[in-house]
Amino acid sequence: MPRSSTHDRDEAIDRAVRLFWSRGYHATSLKDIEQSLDMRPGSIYAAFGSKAGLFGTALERYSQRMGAEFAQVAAGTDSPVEGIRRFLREVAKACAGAGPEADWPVPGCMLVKTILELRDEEPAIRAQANQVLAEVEVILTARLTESRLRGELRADAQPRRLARLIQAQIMGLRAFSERDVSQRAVRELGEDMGRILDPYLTASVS
Amino acid sequence: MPRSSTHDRDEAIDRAVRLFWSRGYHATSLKDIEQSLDMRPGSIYAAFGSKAGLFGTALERYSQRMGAEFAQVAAGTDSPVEGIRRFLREVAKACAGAGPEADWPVPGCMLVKTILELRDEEPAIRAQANQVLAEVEVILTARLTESRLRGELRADAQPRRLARLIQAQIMGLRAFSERDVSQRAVRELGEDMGRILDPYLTASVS
DNA sequence: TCCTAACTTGAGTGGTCACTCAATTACAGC
DNA sequence: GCTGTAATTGAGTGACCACTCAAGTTAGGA
Repeated sequence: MPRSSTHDRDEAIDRAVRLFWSRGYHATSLKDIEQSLDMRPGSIYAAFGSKAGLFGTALERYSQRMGAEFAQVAAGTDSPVEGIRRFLREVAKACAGAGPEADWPVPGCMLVKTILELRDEEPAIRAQANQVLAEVEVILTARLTESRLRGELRADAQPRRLARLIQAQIMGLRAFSERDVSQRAVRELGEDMGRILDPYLTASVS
Repeated sequence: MPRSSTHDRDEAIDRAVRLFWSRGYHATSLKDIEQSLDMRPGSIYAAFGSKAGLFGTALERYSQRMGAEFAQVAAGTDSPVEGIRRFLREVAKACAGAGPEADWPVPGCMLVKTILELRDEEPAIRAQANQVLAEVEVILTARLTESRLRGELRADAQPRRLARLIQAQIMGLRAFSERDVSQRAVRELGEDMGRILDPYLTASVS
């Protein structure tokens, strides 16, 4: 009976992620969205409800993809701390190579850009970004708690506090990479941030 | 002969700083500016040329004020490294207490917010923010070079690289503080970031 | 083959955007 | 107190904003 949709919702969301991730919420107009998703206003509103709705959907997709990237990098090693260090290196690499053709359109984290840009407006979106950042903190805390149990992390290290320090490193690394700075500087920064963990490790590991 | 101005340009700029710093470029409308500066469009354009012009003037003022805050904190000690550590603590305190009534309307750095928000638009403003961030790197590098000469910093420490690590800490601390997180967590983070410098110090200092 | 329900279209909506300018106002010097 | 000059005003500008909806299009079922 019904007519099937001609648009691939999944791909539309991916395109929206790139668009909003690079330009932010306000600087992305419906004209941009129409062009990038190759959809007309009516279809966009039928599919996503509103610009804010599409942004929320895109933010969710972004969060999933970032979570998967971390999981993939961390899966390469048994050691949680080594997993985190590798992730910092991978983030630095992605930041250094960010661009229109690359996997990451820009280095800056979309979640951070969102809470910085949408301070008083769109509280639902802001809450969503906050929620995801809180989940990241929980995941990092769990990894670090496991690391302490394994005797990798010092007994007096505080996993939650260290998790926040690491999250702030990722935020700082990605924000710094938005500066007009060399790829080398970005990669060195990722390396140096990895070493921040050293003082928290037991002598047997470092 | 002429009529004297009824507006205090200096105070108008300060108000513009708070406005743009909190809301960012796009989310601040001329209506907001008219209200906050208590000026009508004609006066605003006569004084600052355009919205972008006012933003640029505000960004310059912001940069000066931040530079002065750092200089003031650093002046309290002979040791450059201790000066940087104190500044991190002061930033954390300001972030934790940020709000409409406080000195800082929001924790996030206006320079970072600017380069994140104005990626492809307003290249002049973006360049201005980039320039200031480069100057901060230079200042930190100079302090750290001095610190190494004094025997505080290890001989194998690289001042420029360490300066970038520190700048990224400030960016990360301030971005993190935009999360819906306790004041205590922010202050602890500032403390932990200060300790990042320890491994770079000679044994005699730490 | 035709019907029909869902999807797509794009011109059009009211509203807000940054910005302008002719008229008005108010001060400094005489 | 006048006069000349510059600062201030605010209604008005075209452009663009997010968003709507009636009309057109298309695929699936009978």
